[in-house]
Amino acid sequence: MGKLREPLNECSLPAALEAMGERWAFLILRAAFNGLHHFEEFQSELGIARNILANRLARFVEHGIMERQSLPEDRRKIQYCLTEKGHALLPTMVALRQWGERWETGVPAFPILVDSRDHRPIQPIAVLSHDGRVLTKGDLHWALPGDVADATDIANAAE
Amino acid sequence: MGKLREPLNECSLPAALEAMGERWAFLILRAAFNGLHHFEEFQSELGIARNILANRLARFVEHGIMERQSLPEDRRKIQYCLTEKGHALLPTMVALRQWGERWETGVPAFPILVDSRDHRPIQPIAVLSHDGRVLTKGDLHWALPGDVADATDIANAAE
DNA sequence: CACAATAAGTTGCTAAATAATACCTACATA
DNA sequence: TATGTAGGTATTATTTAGCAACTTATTGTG
Repeated sequence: MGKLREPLNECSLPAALEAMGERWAFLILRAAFNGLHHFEEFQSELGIARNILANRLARFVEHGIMERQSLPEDRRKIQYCLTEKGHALLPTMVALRQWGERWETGVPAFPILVDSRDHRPIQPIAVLSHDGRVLTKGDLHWALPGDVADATDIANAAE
Repeated sequence: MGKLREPLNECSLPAALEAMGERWAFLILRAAFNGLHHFEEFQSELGIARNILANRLARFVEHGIMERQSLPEDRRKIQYCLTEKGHALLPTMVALRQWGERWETGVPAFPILVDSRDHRPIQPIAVLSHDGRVLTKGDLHWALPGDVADATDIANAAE
């Protein structure tokens, strides 16, 4: 994939893309979030080529995004389960899906994701300030170590 | 890329990936968010092959993610600017970056993204309920049209 | 004006990733 | 034992990525 220059400005995006930048990654992940666990389930749901699927699942396991275990009651069956690290990709996936809904397909797209407690739709994913304001590009700033305020700073400033 | 089966469960993720699933897409986007506007800037910052960069920029323009305009003061120069649609990818990109920070590189990774108003770090990107609770996989539910509550329903239920 | 330099690509070729399909192996079930 | 199932590999073809050299339009310089 090539090397990035400018080490200073390097963030963890390239590292994240190492795992998730592959073509089918997000779709397999979505299927896993929807409760699929087995090779044949992924294969028939997504229509992905078997060798590619095998390769992706192996990579997810390598990266600790999924866990692979063969079931004792039927030792042919292998279960692929999302790990904590895998589950942590939910906000990213929902953000990408919401963007697609708003800007690509245009439609609200059912089934829709709702809070299971009250069945009300979730909020749009957003970048939020510490006190919950929605921030856009203009409200953001890249800060170096010395330049970051924390709760203590704010308390001190108020004295 | 192959066709998905199960039309019912199809969401806009595939549509989003049509634009963003390409190998360099997020890195070019990040560079654009960091203020880069020109072909040679992207090329030397990222070290991407020129033909691939040309191809990706053209695709971004096709998809309405960037706008291409030649500058009147130097007609050799072409400016690539993020559109509103492009800017709307910020939460997705930040979510992916934060995931990489937490689970891949491990480090907090400077420069860090802060609110330009008070220089305090932004919140982790999360899936939030209508009233701001953080939701994880277990708290979520896929709902079909009839199954979605809205503010009106809640008000009625309270009467 | 001639000439070098710059910006934004394009072209031709090689290497790597992806895809389609057939095959394989360990179980399980009748 | 025969038959089917789950989870893969192996083989081959196609697509995409990557490198380096070239092109075209413009601009700045002596």
